[in-house]
Amino acid sequence: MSFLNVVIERDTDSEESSSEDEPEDEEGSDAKAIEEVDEDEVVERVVEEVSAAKKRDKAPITISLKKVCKVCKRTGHEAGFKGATYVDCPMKPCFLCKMPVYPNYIGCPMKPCFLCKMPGKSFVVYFIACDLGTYIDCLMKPCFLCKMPGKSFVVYFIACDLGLLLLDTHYWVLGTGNEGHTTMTCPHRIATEHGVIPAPHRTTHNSLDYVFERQLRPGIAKIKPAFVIPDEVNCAVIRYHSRRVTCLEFHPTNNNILLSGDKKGQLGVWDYVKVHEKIVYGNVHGCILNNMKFNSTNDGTVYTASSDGTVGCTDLETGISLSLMNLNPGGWQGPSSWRMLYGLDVNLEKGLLLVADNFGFLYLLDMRSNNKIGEATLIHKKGSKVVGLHCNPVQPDLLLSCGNDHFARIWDMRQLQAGSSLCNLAHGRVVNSAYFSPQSGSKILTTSQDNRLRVWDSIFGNLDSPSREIVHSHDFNRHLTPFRAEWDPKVIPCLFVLRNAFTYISTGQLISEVTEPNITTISPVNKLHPRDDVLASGSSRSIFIWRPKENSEIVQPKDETKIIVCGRAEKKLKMKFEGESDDSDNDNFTIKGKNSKSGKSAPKSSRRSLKGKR
DNA sequence: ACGAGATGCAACC
DNA sequence: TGGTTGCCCTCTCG
Repeated sequence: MSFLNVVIERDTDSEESSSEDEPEDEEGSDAKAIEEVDEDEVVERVVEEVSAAKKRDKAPITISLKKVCKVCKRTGHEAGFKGATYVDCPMKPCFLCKMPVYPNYIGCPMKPCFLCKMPGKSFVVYFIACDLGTYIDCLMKPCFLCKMPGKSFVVYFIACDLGLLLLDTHYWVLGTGNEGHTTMTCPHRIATEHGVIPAPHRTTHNSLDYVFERQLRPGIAKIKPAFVIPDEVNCAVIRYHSRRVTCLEFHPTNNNILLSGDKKGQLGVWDYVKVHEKIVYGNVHGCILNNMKFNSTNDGTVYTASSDGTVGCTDLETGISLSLMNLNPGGWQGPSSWRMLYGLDVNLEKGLLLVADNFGFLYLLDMRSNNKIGEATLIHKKGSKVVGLHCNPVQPDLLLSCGNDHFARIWDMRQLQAGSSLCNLAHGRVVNSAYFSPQSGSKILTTSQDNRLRVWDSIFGNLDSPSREIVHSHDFNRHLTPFRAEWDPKVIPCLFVLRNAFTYISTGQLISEVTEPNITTISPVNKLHPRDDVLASGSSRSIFIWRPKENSEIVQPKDETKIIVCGRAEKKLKMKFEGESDDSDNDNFTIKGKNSKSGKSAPKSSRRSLKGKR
């Protein structure tokens, strides 16, 4: 059987027809795929082929009417968007857990291994005809699941209604026989342990562990015994910022003040108890405010790091920002030289402010003199972004950094130099954040773009691989503020992350999910209060304050500002408020009267409710 | 009820 | 090694 191929000769001096040069990658099965090809599709294909041929050279143009998958360009199946729903492509790895797709493949012993590239170590997969199967991975690679070297990935598949259950002693994952699984069938969507991949028990009992137990633990503050999950929206400011929120920080001494940074470089200061006392300072930075931190000895100002390449020290009363360092004194010279600041932390013991840029460098500033100390140190791969810095709360000499080179790295502040990191924690993709645990400082929690949170149980123990991996869907496209899982500063070991739902995770287990049906946007930015049972979350341009249900004091909206109250909220938060400026460049968010934009008035219900309160 | 665009990373050569 | 291309899980505006 042959395809309907149309060959168009070009009127050029090209030597010969080169259609044979093209690798013939498809086999007979494609033929079945021709059946129905509608005209539009034919036209599309013709256009594609012609332009492709133009690009290549002067070769004859071959038009073949194969129906191919939009995702992988192979025949035999169709994937991609069918109307509004996305059909998974069986050849693509699962979007959620990123487990690769293993085709039903028996490696040729004459070919190098598909995985480790070692000749002679062929990648072999056995499948039995019934629904039970065995999968044997390459022995040169650490186990794909538990990451333990030498523990080869041996899988027994048992058919069940969830797909195929994979049974082994040290992990708990589902797989689907001969082609892994797709996003729709990912076991992490339904796993009761919320995608936790338990690790083998790790106790080191080495001398460092002993030192830790003897010397450090007695100094660690008592754990707050009980904690309450703030699970109800108490108050919110809708469209507070003019661009999406990038970071949140609670005031270190004033319990009711929340600071928020946005993509435009503006800084919000909000007293969420006196709900309407809020301001957005517009002249703090020129673009994205990436991180902020208080110096708790002077809580009237906050340090901020921005993509405009400056470190700011902003007065919260006046909004006046003092620039402590500017990495782009010469102005814009093109993207290859423009420096942006991402990671930021304060080391109180040493009186240092630490910032890191998008080229892999760390800068130290003396917080008394505001002067830069020494030269910048390359702490991540040259040219890669360093997105996070965190000083160890117990050992001031320890610094944790993370960045786009897929690593989180531990450093000794006393000997900072390129390549001298104490430890490098490998990740599958970009590491969004890395934090030491707040009380003991001995654990590490990281969030990576490979859709996994990782917990390392002891910095004194084995750091070759994480103690736990938690699959959590946060690999969104670039338009969301990156997710960063954080420890609860009050309770250990508890941490949380969220998507549309809030998820508290302790020792890898899901404790609670709290949701608010009126929040229709994803909330990637979250901050737990250092003392109160309060959670602040930033979602798009809005900020929400969560409190526990039983204690919650419902704050009534006092004015027409964009405040909603949980439970009484209108069905749609996205309603347009009458008179609200549509212009997102509106800096200070004073609410205008009911003048402009008559064509875009609010829905009747919301307009009524606003009027009543004016 | 659409579509565009703002964007960052990774894969590909 | 740089330059180009493509991208599913958003959100907003027109």
